[in-house]
Amino acid sequence: MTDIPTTLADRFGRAISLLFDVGDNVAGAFLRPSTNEKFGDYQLNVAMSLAKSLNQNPRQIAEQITQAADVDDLCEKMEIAGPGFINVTLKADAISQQLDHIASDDRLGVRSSEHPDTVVVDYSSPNVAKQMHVGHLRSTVIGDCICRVLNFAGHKVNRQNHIGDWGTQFGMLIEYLDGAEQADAQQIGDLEAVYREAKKHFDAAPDFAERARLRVVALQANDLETREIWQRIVDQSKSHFKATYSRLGVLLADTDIRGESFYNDRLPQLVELFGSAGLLVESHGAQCIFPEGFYDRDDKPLPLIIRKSDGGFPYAATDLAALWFRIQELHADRIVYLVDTRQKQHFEMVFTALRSHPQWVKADVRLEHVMFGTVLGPDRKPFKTREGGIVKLDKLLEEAEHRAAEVIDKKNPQLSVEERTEIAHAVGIGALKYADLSSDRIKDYVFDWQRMLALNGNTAPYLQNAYVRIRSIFRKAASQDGHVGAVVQISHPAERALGIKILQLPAVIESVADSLEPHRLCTYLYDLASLFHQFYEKCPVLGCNDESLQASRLVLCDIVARTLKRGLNLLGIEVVERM
RNA sequence: GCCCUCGUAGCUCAGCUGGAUAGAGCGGCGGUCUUCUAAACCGCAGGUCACAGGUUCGAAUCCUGUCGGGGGUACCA
Repeated sequence: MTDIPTTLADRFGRAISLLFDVGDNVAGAFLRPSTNEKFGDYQLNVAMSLAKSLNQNPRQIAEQITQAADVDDLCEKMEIAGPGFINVTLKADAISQQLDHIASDDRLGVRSSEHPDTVVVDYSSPNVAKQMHVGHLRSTVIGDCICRVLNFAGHKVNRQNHIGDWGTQFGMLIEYLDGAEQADAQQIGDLEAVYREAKKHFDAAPDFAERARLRVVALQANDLETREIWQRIVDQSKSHFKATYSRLGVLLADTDIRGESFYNDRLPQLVELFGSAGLLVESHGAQCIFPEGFYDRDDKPLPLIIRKSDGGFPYAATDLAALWFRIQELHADRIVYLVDTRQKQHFEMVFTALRSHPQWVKADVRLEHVMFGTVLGPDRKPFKTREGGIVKLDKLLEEAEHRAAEVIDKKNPQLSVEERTEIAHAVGIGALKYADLSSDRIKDYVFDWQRMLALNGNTAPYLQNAYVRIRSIFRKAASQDGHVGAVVQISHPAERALGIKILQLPAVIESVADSLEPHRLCTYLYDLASLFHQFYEKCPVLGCNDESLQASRLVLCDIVARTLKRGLNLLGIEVVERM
């Protein structure tokens, strides 16, 4: 069953293409939920722009559209207003009918894409031998949400965790661990400390530094012993990542890890690829690609260096190799990179470089740098600990749960310790993730525990609380599943507003799947929860005398609860039964 | 210098890719619990959408310029 806004847009589109010589897809772009309820439920803003191209009176065009459109089954009335707005009021019956359908639909009226893409999503990408920190939060949280939304929209998602498991720093790590019989399990357990110690040796002892450099060579040459130590370091880090992902509720698994080391063997081929295409230029001893349109300080062409003058391969080479692999072997239709805004130019250069050969990337393959801003502290500077250090992710998650537990305890002191712990996990982690997802990702955002944990405003706890209130109703209701057989009635403006909002979910999912902007889903869920609260105040459910109306309201509650649960799930956030 | 990006209420943010009188939350003032979870809900106050031009029926949104914040600009990633 097609959702009402889509049906409406199709019907108007058909009418417009019959009346005028324009494409039939214009209506979809111009049909909007009304900005103000006195303008009806939806508004079609197409007449004014048609008037321009057709050189006709917009109100007359609007008149023709309303007469030609076959929408009587859906529309109560259509009014032409202002310069040529067509204000559409839906029939209550049509809304009810669609809600009845949604009541028994797991997907809440959202259809799976008719043209599924294979989408590679590159996100999180922490570094081996270092702890994950606040800098990894946004990539991980936003990337995971995007994967969930794309998957729900019907696309085939291929997660890629491009971890930093290769590079010269491994030379000193391996040498240090091998050097003084210190490679026992405990040492390796705290790789961060090992890293610091190794770095100290590297800087202070020239002979150690030299051996470390030799280790890099040995690692490259697949020396068995060196390789074995490296593998232990990587495995140790992987288990740390896994634990953090699990606590964060992120879907990334070991099988999604394909780190820099994976591409190591492919780098010479990559150089050859560009070389044989005549796209490689040697400059200052380095092998360079000069993508069109990029300039350095001196206004000279800016290179993408894929082989350094010392023979090493910098990250541009690895990124190109990964991109090539994803196109050639993962058969991606769309590749998205969750990396902060600072690397915008880098990705533009990488994409331009690969597209500079017309056969390498098909024109309809989408390469997207999904960029995001920085997490700021209260001083509007990058978020740091009080001491000015880097905020470790594990510490942050712990604090989120701890602070959530305090909030829960105040709100509902009767809860058992076990239950409170469980709820605090869902609420704390949810609040943290939601804060990250709910504002436009391209902007920096200010980190504020109090605000993100508030039960008021656009926060995860507010949405979770709306869900909890509905679940509470069902616990007290005679019937546990309100959606069996009941027909939705629109008897109150609050029910109508809620119903109209529910119909908009498919459009929201589509828009997030296209724009990769999770905050649109957050805004939608917040609007939905607010409308639910208004409904909750004005429309008693269990206290309603009319039996069929009560059943109807239970259905509405059930739909809202499932929409909140699904929506939060797409954001990577759990719901709880009480809080 | 050049390029990118952001600038909306005292604070934190939305504003659906150009639509009607720019919306929320916090903070301030006031109201609603014998009734489904009141950390909820309702109302009031609060705006030169950084600034100046331009495009057109119509601009917070698009184009140009200026100012301000952040970032990038050849072998770190």
